[in-house]
Amino acid sequence: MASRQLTRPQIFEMFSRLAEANPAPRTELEYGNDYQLLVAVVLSAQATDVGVNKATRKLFETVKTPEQMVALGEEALKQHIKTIGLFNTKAKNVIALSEALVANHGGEVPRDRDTLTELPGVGRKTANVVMNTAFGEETFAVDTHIFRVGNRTGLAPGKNVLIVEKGLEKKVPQPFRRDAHHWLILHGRYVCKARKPECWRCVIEDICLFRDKTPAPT
DNA sequence: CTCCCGATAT
DNA sequence: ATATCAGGAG
Repeated sequence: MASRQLTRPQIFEMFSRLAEANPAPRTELEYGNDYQLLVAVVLSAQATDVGVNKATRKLFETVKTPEQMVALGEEALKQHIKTIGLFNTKAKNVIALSEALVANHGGEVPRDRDTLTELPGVGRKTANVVMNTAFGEETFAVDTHIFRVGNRTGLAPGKNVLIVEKGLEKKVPQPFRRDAHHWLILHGRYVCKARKPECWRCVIEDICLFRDKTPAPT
């Protein structure tokens, strides 16, 4: 049985308010080109954007292409990203991914979700981020924040990320589809937080179906 | 399902 | 001390 969900007018109002509060939302990952964006997103799994940026700031000064990443090598890459969780598998994946880009894609980032997903360390969520942020597609990258916000608010409930993604595709209206996933992620990160949601300063508190509204601190 | 895994907030 | 962080692969 489907849990309670927001109505279509409520959803339009929800994004209207989020858009008013942040007219030009943007990823907080730092990057200089499509390839660096792809690498940053792979590194960001189960890690904070702040932590990833701290490591990539120096890495991306010298590594701007997959060729340069392959030349750097796995062990040197590990030294750059050792402060990020899961750094062993991430280093291996980034090198393998870079080798695949050089060997099969002319060193360019593919503009196709299925092709992106074939790359080592790139799953559906990472591919959706790249499609949206690099290529402007109306994709919904359901990460931990969007999964939580989608379920709490009643915007797009679902027991796994694919169900939530399909719900968003069906329910998010124009003109909000392009930037919806950015608004949701930022809302989840700074207001609708996992541990201590700050409902007292939430702009959609009256619409949201989340029951345990946190009282404002005294 | 488990494993991967450091930094930070609580 | 534990939960969480722009997940993916075996």
